[in-house]
Amino acid sequence: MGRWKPDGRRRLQDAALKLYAERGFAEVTAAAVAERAGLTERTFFRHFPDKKEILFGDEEALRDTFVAAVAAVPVDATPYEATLAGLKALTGALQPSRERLVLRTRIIRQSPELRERELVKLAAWAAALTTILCERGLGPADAVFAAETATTTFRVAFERWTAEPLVDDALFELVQEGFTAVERFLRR
Amino acid sequence: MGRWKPDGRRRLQDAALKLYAERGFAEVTAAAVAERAGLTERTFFRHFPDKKEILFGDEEALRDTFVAAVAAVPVDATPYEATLAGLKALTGALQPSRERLVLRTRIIRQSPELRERELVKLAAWAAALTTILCERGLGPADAVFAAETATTTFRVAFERWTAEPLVDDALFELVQEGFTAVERFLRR
DNA sequence: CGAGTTCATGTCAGTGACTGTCATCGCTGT
DNA sequence: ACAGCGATGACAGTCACTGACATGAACTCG
Repeated sequence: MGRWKPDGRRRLQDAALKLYAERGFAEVTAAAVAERAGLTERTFFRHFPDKKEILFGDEEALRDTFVAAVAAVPVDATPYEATLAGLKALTGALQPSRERLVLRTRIIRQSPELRERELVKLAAWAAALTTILCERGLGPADAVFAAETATTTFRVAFERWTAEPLVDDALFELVQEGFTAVERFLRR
Repeated sequence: MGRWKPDGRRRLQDAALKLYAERGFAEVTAAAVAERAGLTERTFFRHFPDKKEILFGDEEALRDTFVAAVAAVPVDATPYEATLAGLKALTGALQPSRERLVLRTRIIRQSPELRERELVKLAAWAAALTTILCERGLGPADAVFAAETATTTFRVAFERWTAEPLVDDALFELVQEGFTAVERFLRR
């Protein structure tokens, strides 16, 4: 065993989730999170660039999942089909962690600062999707609108899925309902 | 004339726009903005809750314009028609200020923090639109998807409109193109 | 006119987020 | 054994933001 207990990063994430949930994001100092994790404030900021980011540590891996799934779809599929395949993979990866995600979402909803950060994360997803759709031959402008629509729809579906009281529907179903709702809106 | 020069708030906004543009948002302290405006840091934070918000001072008035225009549409119009009327009014109000908006947008694009804030502002617009669409008889879930789609589309169109090099199209045209692009995406 | 009120601002002290820098010391490889 | 690496601690510093209180011109009311 090393000089320090292992998994400092994970311990910080767990401590943050607990403390933010108990006392609220604004009431918890970075030093308090670090202390709970048996580390110092300085180490907190070595692992995470700021107090918010600690709640979004898994985001990147999920984005890769999503992107990889879209990229795996045959090129002769439509952009919509490719996107839907990505969302299928993504929602599949999310489904088992619903409980933790609900807790995390409850924290995020209570803090405007965290909500800001969440929106930026989604914007990064949209940017990634835009790139892929372009590579698949969609025009740049169309790709942006498509990607933004897809991520926005996903976001709203995700919010419904994690809103309390919980609905029974699977996340992917909510996403599909979202797309049909958007289409209904635009047709009339 | 009062004890102080008038229009402190406006002077702060002008100073912030200039300094942020010159040196970049992160490099400018609130104290520096205040000093340029002939005021103290404390007064800066009396007018604006934080360093970012000073760039979004007119947002609320614009949102009211938008909301009022949507509300003014006869109730027998479709949600899409009502939304489009709101966007028509909004884009009309924006069109004359393009130059200033381009400068502001350039600043915002260079700072992740400011980008965060911008997205939250748009989210507030979506929430307002959701409320109105509900009042007009649209179901809650449909209203959310519709409102989010509309504001997202507007945002992307606005980004294109303020991107350099500037395009010739009017903002409202870009919004309409956006809606058709979204529809194309969803149909296939 | 004079006393009290308001209101935008100044002053000052404090907290907490974040950063730069250097020291520490188990572990790893030679 | 020795050298260097890498995660951490220690500490000082900057800056965003806040609370409390002071100031003085303008405004109000008798």
